[in-house]
Amino acid sequence: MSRKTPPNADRTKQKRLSPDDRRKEFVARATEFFADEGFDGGTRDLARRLGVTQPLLYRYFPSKDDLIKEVYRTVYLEPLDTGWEELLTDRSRPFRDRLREFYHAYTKVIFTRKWLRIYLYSGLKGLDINRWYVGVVRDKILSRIIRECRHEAGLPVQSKPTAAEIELAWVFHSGIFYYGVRKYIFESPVLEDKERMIGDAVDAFLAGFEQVFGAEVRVRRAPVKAVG
Amino acid sequence: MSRKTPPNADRTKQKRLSPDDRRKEFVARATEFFADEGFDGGTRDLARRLGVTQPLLYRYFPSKDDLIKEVYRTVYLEPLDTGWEELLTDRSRPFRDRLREFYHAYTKVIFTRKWLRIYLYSGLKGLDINRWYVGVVRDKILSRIIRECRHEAGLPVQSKPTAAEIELAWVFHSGIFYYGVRKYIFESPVLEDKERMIGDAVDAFLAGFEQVFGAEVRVRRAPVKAVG
DNA sequence: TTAATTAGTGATCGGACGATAAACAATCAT
DNA sequence: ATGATTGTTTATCGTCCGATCACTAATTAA
Repeated sequence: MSRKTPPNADRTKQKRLSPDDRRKEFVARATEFFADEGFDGGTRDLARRLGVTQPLLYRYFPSKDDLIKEVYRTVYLEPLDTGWEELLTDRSRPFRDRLREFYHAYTKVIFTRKWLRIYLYSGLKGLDINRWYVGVVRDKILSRIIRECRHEAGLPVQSKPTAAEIELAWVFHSGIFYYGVRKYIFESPVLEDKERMIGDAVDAFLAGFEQVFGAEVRVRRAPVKAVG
Repeated sequence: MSRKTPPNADRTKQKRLSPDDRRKEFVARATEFFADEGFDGGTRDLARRLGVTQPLLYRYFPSKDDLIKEVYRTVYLEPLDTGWEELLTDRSRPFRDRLREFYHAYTKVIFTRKWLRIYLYSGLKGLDINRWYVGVVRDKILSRIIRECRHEAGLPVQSKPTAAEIELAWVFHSGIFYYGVRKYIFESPVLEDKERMIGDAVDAFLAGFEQVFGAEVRVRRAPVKAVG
């Protein structure tokens, strides 16, 4: 172990970045650091990874907590709002295709070690931003999906999704989500073909929704309990 | 904040427990503590919750890490092996009922703040015990479920489940699992009727499996359209 | 070139941590 | 009752952490 790595060793010949860019660089690399080490990772280790000394961090961020908040902000907010709602509700295309494409796009964003770890860390900490994110998923994604499911199944679309419908959508959504957790957090072997996984999950969900909430014309395989 | 709570205050009049029982009591309450605070919670805070002083912990456990290992052991191993495999494979009952009952029993064990938090903490730490647990779920639970699904669908049961089948089972299983995470970790509102959630998920999964892996007589292209 | 401003470092502080040693208190065997 | 044994506390050590301060090095403006 070389205890003494001279800081700034490979930056001496490098052009100085604008304060704002340097700050962003710090946030970006801090994100990776905290994803690896958890938010209890020390500022000294973080500084070493950035190639600077620890007090310098406090020139850019008032406290470690402020830095962490910026990490959350960039991780959660930046990748969002990429036209997913429009994609989901564009009825000129088959819903099945839209669902597949949406989850390909969505998982392309969140299926990284970085995103998933920070998401779970913030969840375990009980941070507000996490609850906020869960609400976004429910209102912007799952509600739309239910709407389209109803439309597909020839059910009335006007009324708000019921709690049970949303819950079934959650089970579906979480099932896909957890593929990423198993792969990137637990580092456990998964079906390598992600597209296949999503495709099968989507097909199963569509059939499942129809089975559970579909119009009552069909004869259920077995009686489903208490459908109002 | 009363900084000085006299230790052992309410235990003075209490019968002394056998060393082994006292140890077990420590482990049990330490489990709750670590579930609340994470494994970075301090030994002083832990001792305060136990109503003793911090050095006493080191009479019962050689180090904090050893204590943590025992916490893992009890949380993971104790609740297991409760005849779930037999329940799942008892073909004298409808598979749908077996699945429902299994997930009622299973979630009764793992849907606690304690269990779920410790599971996720250990997962984020990359501990072996977590990977081991994932393997158990796959081999002891999901494989059996796939077997029964095939049997239900009139498919050959002999060969091992394919990776794609296991994956679909994972999506289903994780979907239910994540209900607990949303409720007990994220403390986000969920459908209160857990039995309903499981029932719907099971029905959807059975229909979904049939749709995706059922005999190929069916045309796969379009999602299940309303019959008739 | 020089003065002012900005970027970065070395030294250090107070506090919390895990862990240890030694003293004290309660229980038990005889 | 007495001595041995076990249970518990008080005091403390060394280490690491977040944060601050005073100082030096690099860049920019005149």
